Amino acid sequence: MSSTPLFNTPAPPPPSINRTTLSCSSTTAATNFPLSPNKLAVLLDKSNTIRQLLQIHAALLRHGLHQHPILNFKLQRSYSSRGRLDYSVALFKRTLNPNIFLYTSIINAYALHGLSLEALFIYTRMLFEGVQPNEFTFSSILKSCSIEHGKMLHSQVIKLGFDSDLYVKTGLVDLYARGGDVGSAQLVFERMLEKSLVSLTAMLTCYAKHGELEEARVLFDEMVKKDVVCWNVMIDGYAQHGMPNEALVLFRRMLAAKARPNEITILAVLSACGQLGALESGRWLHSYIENNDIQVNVRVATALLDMYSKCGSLEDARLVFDRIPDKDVVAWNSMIIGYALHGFSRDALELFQEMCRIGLRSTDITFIGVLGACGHAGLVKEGWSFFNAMRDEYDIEPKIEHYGCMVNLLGRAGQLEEAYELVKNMKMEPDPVLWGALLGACRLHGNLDMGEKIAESLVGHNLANSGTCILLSNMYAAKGNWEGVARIRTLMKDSGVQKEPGCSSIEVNNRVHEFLAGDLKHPKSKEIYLMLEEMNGWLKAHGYIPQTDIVLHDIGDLQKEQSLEVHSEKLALAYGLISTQHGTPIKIVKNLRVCSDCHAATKLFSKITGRKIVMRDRNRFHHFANGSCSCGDYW
DNA sequence: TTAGGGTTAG
Repeated sequence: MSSTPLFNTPAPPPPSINRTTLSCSSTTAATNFPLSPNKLAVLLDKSNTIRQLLQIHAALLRHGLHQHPILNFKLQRSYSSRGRLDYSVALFKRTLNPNIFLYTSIINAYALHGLSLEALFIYTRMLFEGVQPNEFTFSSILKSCSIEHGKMLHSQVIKLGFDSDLYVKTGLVDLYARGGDVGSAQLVFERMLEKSLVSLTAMLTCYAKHGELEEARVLFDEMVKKDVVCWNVMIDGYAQHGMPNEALVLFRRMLAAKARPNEITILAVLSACGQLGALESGRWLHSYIENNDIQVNVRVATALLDMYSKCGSLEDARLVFDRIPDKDVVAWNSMIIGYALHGFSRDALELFQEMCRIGLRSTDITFIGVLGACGHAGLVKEGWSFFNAMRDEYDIEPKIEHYGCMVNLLGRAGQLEEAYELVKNMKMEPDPVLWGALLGACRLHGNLDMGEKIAESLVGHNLANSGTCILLSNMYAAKGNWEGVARIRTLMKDSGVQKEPGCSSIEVNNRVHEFLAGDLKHPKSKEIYLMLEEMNGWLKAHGYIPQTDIVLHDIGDLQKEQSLEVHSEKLALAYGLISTQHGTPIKIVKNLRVCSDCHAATKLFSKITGRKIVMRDRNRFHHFANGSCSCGDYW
């Protein structure tokens, strides 16, 4: 923290004091001196710029009012609220015997800047000087401190009898919420006799932040008065915890309730649209922003471009990107990642070079995009060179995610030994996600030996997740080793590991429809299955052979075929075909990697129907057209 | 005569 020594008493007045700005009446500027303290107080409250504050500060010094408690307090508060914590601190340090107002104010200033230790330091100094804290002091200091310090403060709050104060209690709820101690937050909250909208929102935030969305929703529904903050907390809670559809539905309710969304709402809902791949809703939101005076600053614009890219419309993403006047590295990263996600690796790398050319500093996220781009195009040499440059040229230490990108890149290119070496020589402990990437590569190249070695070690270290088990099981199944498959299935059952169900979704008329394999829940199931039958007829007529070897279960070939026919991807596609106009593109989002049988079948469907089909899976986009896919069957 | 402080979303 910097503390600029500002005014050596008496401070020289700033270069030119414009007396009219200091005057209370524009006609008698010069004769108004000496200014009375209350006039100065009014001026201080009206001052908007640091320059004006400095002028008033100079006037205080000239008139011997620089120890005036109220004026000093107002000036100090104004400095820190205008972003000059340094001036604020300098003023505090030069004040003799600060009173409780000034102490609380400087504590508040430090807390607002996230400098919790400095705030605590002032607090202890205050106690040492014999100044008693009050409820205002506690509500200020609680907002930045750690849960450990907060617990000590909590006991002082009780000891000094401030625990019935609404603001202090709200601060305590927030303290425990920030520290992840939902139980304690709840305890404080439940013992509040009086609850304000803010304290209710603090508790709501606590639930929503920690993924307790059901509890949050109960509280939210009980709230009689709802402001934009609590709508935002609830919507963002859904968006951040894998429930983007709920976020979108709630946003519609918010509009119906005539609540006015702000930038925060927009950012959360755009994220939800991106997760869902809900392009229609995203577009609607874009026009809502434009028609409702919501400022398209760099944050909103980046969220928009990210939404477009995740919803499959890279053209729109690029349009938004090009219109951002003050692009920061986050905007560049989003665009680079967008290109990588769609398999436009060259564009991603060119954009990266351009970003370097204009002198913007890359971040670790930039390299996720860059290495991802190399991975999707199989650019092994380039990938290595970027990976090494991270540390050597950009001073960025590769994180486990970057190793993951490299393992993907090497693994898919068939360089399994190199990938394995890289993982073994890492300084950090590999996590199941990283092993999963390597296992995936083993499966892709049919290297059962390495796959087994990795999987067994994971199982041995209790690190096997459902993905690991499924991959290994897939490998066994592909080799017809049903005994191995059965062993894995038993292992999964015994350890309670559950397979994440594959789910595909498609947006039609602003609503997102989700399908699981073999799903019969959709109101139009009958039509969907009729369409599926027709689709199977097309496949057969084109001599398509189902990839029954990827079916996990030890069942007959016919049953295997049948299980492939009702994969979630195909159900979503069938619904898309019956519910959208002929010739329009179909966009599908899958939560896992697209299955290779569905991939092959979709290529054919794109040819037969003449439709463009865009499929986003967990890893990347596939653009199907005329019988081929943009990934070049390399994914 | 008067005058000043605190809590929730990102």
